[in-house]
Amino acid sequence: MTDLPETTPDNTTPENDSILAKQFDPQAVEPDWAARWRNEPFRADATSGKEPFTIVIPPPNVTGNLHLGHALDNTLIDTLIRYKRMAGFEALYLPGMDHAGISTQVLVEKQLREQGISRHDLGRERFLDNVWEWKAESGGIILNQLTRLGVSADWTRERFTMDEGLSRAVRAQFVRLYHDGAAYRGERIVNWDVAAQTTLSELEIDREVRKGKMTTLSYKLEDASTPASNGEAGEILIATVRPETIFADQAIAVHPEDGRFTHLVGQKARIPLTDRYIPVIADAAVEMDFGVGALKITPAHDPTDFEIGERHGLARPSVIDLEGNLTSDLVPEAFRGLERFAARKAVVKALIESGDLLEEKDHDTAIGLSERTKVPVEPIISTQWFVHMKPFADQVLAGLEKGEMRLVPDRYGKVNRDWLENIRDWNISRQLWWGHQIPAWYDAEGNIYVPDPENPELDCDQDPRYAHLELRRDPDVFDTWFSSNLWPFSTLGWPDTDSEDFRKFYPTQVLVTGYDILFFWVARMQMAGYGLTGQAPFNTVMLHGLYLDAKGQKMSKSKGNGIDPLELFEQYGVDACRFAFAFLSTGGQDIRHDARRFEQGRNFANKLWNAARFALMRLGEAVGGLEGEDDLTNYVRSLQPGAASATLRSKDVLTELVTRDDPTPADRWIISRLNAVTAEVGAQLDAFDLGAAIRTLYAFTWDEFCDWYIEAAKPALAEGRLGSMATLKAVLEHILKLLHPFMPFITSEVYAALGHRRQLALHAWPQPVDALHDADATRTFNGLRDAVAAARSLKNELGLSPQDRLGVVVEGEQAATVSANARVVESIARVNLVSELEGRTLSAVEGGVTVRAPLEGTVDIAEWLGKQKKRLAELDKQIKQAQGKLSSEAFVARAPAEVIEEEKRRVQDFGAQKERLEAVLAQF
RNA sequence: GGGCGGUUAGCUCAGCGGUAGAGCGUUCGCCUUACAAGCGAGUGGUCGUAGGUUCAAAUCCUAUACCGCCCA
Repeated sequence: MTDLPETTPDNTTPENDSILAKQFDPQAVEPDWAARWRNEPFRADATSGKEPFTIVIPPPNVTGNLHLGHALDNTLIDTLIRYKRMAGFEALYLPGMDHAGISTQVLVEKQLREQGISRHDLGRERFLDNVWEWKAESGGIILNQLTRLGVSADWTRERFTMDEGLSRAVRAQFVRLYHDGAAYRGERIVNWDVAAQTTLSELEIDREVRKGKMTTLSYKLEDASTPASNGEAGEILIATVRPETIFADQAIAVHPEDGRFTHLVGQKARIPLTDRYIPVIADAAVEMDFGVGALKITPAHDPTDFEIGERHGLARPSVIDLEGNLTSDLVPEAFRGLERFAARKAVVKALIESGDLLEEKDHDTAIGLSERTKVPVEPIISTQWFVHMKPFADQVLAGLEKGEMRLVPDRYGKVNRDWLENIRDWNISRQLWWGHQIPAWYDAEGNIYVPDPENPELDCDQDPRYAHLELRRDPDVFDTWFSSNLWPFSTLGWPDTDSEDFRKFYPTQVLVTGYDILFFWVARMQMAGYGLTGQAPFNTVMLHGLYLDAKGQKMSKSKGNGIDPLELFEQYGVDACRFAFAFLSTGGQDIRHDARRFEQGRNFANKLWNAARFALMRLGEAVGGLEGEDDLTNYVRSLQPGAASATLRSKDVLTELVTRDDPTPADRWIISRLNAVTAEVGAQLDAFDLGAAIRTLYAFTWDEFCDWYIEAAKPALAEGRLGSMATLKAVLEHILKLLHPFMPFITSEVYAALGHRRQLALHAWPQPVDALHDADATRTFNGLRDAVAAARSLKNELGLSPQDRLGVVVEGEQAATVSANARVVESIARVNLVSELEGRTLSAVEGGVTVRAPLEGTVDIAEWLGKQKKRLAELDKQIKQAQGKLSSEAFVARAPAEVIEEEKRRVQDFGAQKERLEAVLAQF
């Protein structure tokens, strides 16, 4: 052991500085590793012979900041990637961002507005220059934040949806869809953001239930003598939540099977406040129970009405303009020019005055708010580009049916299918400047020109064939999803399907994301994958839950209940956070924030750190000098001649360790357990059950390795027994490897401190070896554990402090085993094993041993007896239960043999314990 | 209205057919030279309710209550 001081001065290397620190200090080790992984990225080799394992990151918005969803997501991705890389795969973790059309544009416009400039002042080109400038200066903060998480991404392959290559992909997609007839221009209802002046995708809309009014209006029938239906004779009542749109009404709809109205179908009724008449029509989409059973149909202002209107050939006049004001000749002058909500009030007032409004009652209305501008979305009718999705959805459904993609957990498969089965056409145009401008041109007559698939990059206004025409390019851009749907392959070179990356890494293996974007992003990638590359873009979709606040509510900016992952990193260390994320992610369940989990992670990191400290102290120079010749190096090397210890495959070392030089029971036991844990963790990772894997590792490392093995090995280590030193080192290194995908920083740091020059991430993943299973060692060591537990319990009962050495006698089935390993038990439990005791004794029964100690001091015998009797009753209950099973003919006849054996064993073990306990109690 | 998830120790959650678990909390004792972010010994649950299947049910099925999410 060198004589390094407890706390090292600042001039030593960080490694030495921190490895001797009593507490693990994440800040002291994280920045170096994070920087290293960013600056010397884990570059995936497209030319290697290794099997590929690819995950593309769900691209965060260029405007975004890291939130807990990202942190969780990327922790899971990085854990899988690091595992697979160590397991011998050509692992590619592909990072990048999307351009976030609307939010980026809104953000830059806001900055310009602060200088009193509007984007129109600048013009399109200069405005876009501004956006790119903004991106260069302050965009993409999130990727730097991700770096802190320690992700092992291949930064040389970082992509951005507005990159040249990805833009080419978007263009190729559109050109192809257009010429295949899938992309078309049409008039449809779209979601209009009145404030941002653009259409919105469903994802950009927050649904919210607000208190509104359901109004009942009377429409007078042309034939005033018509018998009553749902109101008086000569009228029909309709229910609506948007009375201000009555001026765009084209019909009144009732359900065809609603007996109240059959005689009205085909009649005409007058729109209140006007002199226009509209027909009563029958359509099955009407809900009979809703309101008063009849609805006004306004095709231009409601998606359902639009569909009904299409079925009945109704016109679609619009009375609300793009600013959200009532403007149309159809609108009586009194209301013309009013803003939609002001108009509603005015119209209601007029309807009350005219006597056409019969009722107004409270009604919870689901409304859509623009995610960006918080303004209620207005459904408007507009000419836009759409993609006909049904054929693509069908391909995905067929792929899912064939099992080409699997969802984890699989219950999401149903959600995935349901959505694909009810797919709607996708509005892909956005009235923005920031994004991929649609490569479509129009001539004076409005004919459409789109580049040829053979030469998609050639703009139509540059195409000699159209030189004689005056072509104007569509000013709109594509929805951001129209580029992020290509992400799994546009990032790998598509449309160049011969590129090295595409051939090696596509299709990707796993997609990891929250279930909340299953509809939007995942389904769109699936459709694009099948539609454009002819195959599933990923084999497995691993979905995790949402990260909720401590009260179980979704985090949102408006609620202000967000938790900043960067603060958690600082408070607990990144390894601890990654530990918590993995630990908390089970079965796609939502995650409620719980600081205690992060503390657990921090404590665990500290525990591991201190175990390593202990190992370094004990191994001393033997480890510090691995470069040179020393006892341990020689010893380990002797296990496999010709190999440097640092590069020895750990399983070979383990095998050697248990077969030579008479290993201690503790050595044999920990190696057997380690081997079982290796198999278990591998299986859990392969099943994408990262939560189970980290739990297994946590329990093994803390409870078995630290609390039992290290304690048991202390005597052997103290006397410099090389076999135990080598076992300690080998098991610790093995644990570091298993933990590395979850906690890369601390494991890398400790591994380096153990004398390894090559970073841990590049070492091979441990494989279990059947031959290392050692039931005998387990039995022996359990005997020692029982003796220790009994002795400790006794000492507590006797009110002794831990350092008091107590003389005890060990009896029972395992007594011989215990005597043979007396030193271990004496060391851990701090007792002296003696062969006989004088006077009265107090005993503790545990598993296969009874431990007796002199009855001295202040023991509350009555309380002690009570406890023992409770135990006796518990044993008795267990025995009776097992006996009951064994005496049941049905059980013996039908239960599997090993279950029957197990019950027999229990009767025996518990019986023996019971006997010993009774013998003890007989003395009192 | 349709679909999904949850209901297990005081709290937050694992377990999902064969002896009820973890972390935190709580009680008692310990600065036992790896670790007080720690060590040891305890305490604590008829696994929402009611039926059913099974040799065996927290675990599978049915119904039901309550909480939450998604879709319409």
